Amino acid sequence: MFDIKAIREKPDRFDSAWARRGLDPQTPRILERDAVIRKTKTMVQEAEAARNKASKQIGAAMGRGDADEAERLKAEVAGAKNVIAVLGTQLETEEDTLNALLAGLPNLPADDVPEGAGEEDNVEIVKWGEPKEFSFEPKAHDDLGEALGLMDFETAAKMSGSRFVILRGALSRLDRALAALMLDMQTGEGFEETSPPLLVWPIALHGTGQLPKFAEDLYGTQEHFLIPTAEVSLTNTVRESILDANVLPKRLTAHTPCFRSEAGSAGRDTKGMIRQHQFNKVELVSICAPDQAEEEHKTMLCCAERVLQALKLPYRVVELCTGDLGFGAQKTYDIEVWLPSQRTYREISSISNCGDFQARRMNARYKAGEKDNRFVHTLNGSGLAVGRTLVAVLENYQREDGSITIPDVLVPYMGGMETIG
RNA sequence: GGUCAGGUGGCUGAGUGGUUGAAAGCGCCGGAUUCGAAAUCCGGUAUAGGGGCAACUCUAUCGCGGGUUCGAAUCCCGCCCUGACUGCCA
Repeated sequence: MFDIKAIREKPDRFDSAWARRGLDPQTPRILERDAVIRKTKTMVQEAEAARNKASKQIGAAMGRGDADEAERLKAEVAGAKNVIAVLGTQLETEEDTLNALLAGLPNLPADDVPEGAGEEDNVEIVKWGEPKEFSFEPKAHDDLGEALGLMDFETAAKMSGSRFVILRGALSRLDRALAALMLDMQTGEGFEETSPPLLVWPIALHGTGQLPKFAEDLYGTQEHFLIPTAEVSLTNTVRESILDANVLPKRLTAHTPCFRSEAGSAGRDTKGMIRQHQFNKVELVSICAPDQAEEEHKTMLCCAERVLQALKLPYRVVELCTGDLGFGAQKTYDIEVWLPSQRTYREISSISNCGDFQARRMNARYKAGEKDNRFVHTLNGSGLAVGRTLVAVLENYQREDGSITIPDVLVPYMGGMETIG
């Protein structure tokens, strides 16, 4: 959660940062609540002090056998308890209100994030590879996959509805091969391979920022939610802990399914595998000291880029503008891969520096020195979204007859197979 | 899932209703002693928050959340976790 002391000291800093995301000034409401809370808290604590003092005297009075004095003190305590009960309830309500308010506010954009209202204002910073010229009209990945008989939306819909798919045979293996390639590359960069829980408590999602505001994007069971990204599980590995400085940066990677309700995206990307309720992703997370975060951010971007380079898939990197930044992010790079059938670049990875936003929400700290525990900074990114990478491979490596050339780097992972179909 | 036993400060561990925020030991920090060190001795050693210019003071915290009580680490309820036994099952 935000540092209330910092808000008290420099409210303008917060309001102007939030304004860049299009929010109205928030600190007047926050500070008003904060003032009431502190005043009430002081009164409650004074009443508690009176109660504690009288209670101790009761023990002493009873020890002397002074029953009258004990009775008088009991009445005094009863009065104090009344005050505590009334003001305590009031205090609790005020605190809940403030916490709800703070929990619903997004992270502050980093100073150097470009200004903008939405996607169209993102800034392209890298372009790699040339989109291939096809001598024929390139097909969409789902047409290719269905024609090969290895991508089956219809059967998946019978058991699970829309936005689900069944991959068969070589395409299923391709999915596994891509994930294996990515894990091998990322573990080679010092990310520890991890197999975390896919079902997590609300508190974990609150820590990373999906809750309380974005509950409708999640799937849940009676007591758990399904992770929408392994960022949740990996980042929460440091929840409520104090790390030694020498273990930082702590780099983690995991290949997991991700589950998203896609509540807000009705009608978008309804065809094909671009937007599914369930998809695989290799996630990268770094837990680090504040002064390491910027460097880690760049490193993680490189780690993700290298996968596309290894696969020889054309891509570009854009820096998200203030209006397109995710809830928990201070700064984000998106990697977009070229899709020939759409003649456009589509997001395949998103790499964010969250600063101490998540660390505060989950109370994750490190020892900056003797008796100096500070919040860690957290970063996360896809390295890469496996399903979308599969889409990109199919479309970019398709041949006129509908067969697919397997990228060289994947051939060993495919057991020597060089083409599909 | 069931039954039983547990969860106390950095660690070990005492404490079953009243100056116990918590004995004792270990560890750690400072000092004395020493040429220096070991040993010994003395002192200090949790976190978060409120009030105060400050010295300082108050509140909360003995897994977490409620409750009983004038007063709870101690009693009651729920939950979480650990161990043992046990059930079902990939």
